[in-house]
Amino acid sequence: MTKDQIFEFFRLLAELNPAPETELEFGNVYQLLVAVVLSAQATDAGVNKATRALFAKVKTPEEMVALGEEGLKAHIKTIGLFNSKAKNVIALSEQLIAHHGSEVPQNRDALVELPGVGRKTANVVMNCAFGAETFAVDTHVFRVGNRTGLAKGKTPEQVEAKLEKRVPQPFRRDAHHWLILLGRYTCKARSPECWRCPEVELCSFRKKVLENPKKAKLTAS
DNA sequence: CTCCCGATAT
DNA sequence: ATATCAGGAG
Repeated sequence: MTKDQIFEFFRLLAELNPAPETELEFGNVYQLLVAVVLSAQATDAGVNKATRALFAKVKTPEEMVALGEEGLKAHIKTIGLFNSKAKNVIALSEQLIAHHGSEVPQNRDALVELPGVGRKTANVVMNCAFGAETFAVDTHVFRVGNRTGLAKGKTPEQVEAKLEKRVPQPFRRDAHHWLILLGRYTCKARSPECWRCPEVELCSFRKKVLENPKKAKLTAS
């Protein structure tokens, strides 16, 4: 995509959804952090279903530690990978209490030190909680970046680096949200609905879909 | 690289 | 039946 095409792409996405937000539900920054950790390889809807009851009771790291690992597991049994997530959330909460005054640190390096928090989760928290212009590359952003040609790469880090270079203002703050929503509801992994995509010009994946709707895979050549 | 791992869509 | 879902740790 050329610079002009990229600008027009985001201009249209912004027009369709002027104020995109995460679909994860939370009442404070700590709950946001927990929700994002729980959302690995799970749907936002599934996470919200579990955290609704959890977050009504637990609003602080102290309350999470008091609930305990087994108590937490009881709340998140319906979420995949719940054993390792429960262990990480308890350990993460203990670490916040011990080293960060029970607050969520406001820089990526400190966030990544927390158990269960990788670069993607840290980027989400920095953006959604603190307004940083980070580009969290999850499965959707990775797929959309590669399909459209906006940001191709073999790893999430490579895609993030290209987004960092190519996404212009005033779209940098919300760019990753638009790409996630596009990936979740339009540029879907299984049955993409290309006719709804603003990127109508020369997306190589769309061409492939039009030529052979059944055989189009993750990336176009 | 493998393992973790339930709910949902296809 | 199986692919996919706001990945991260060992």
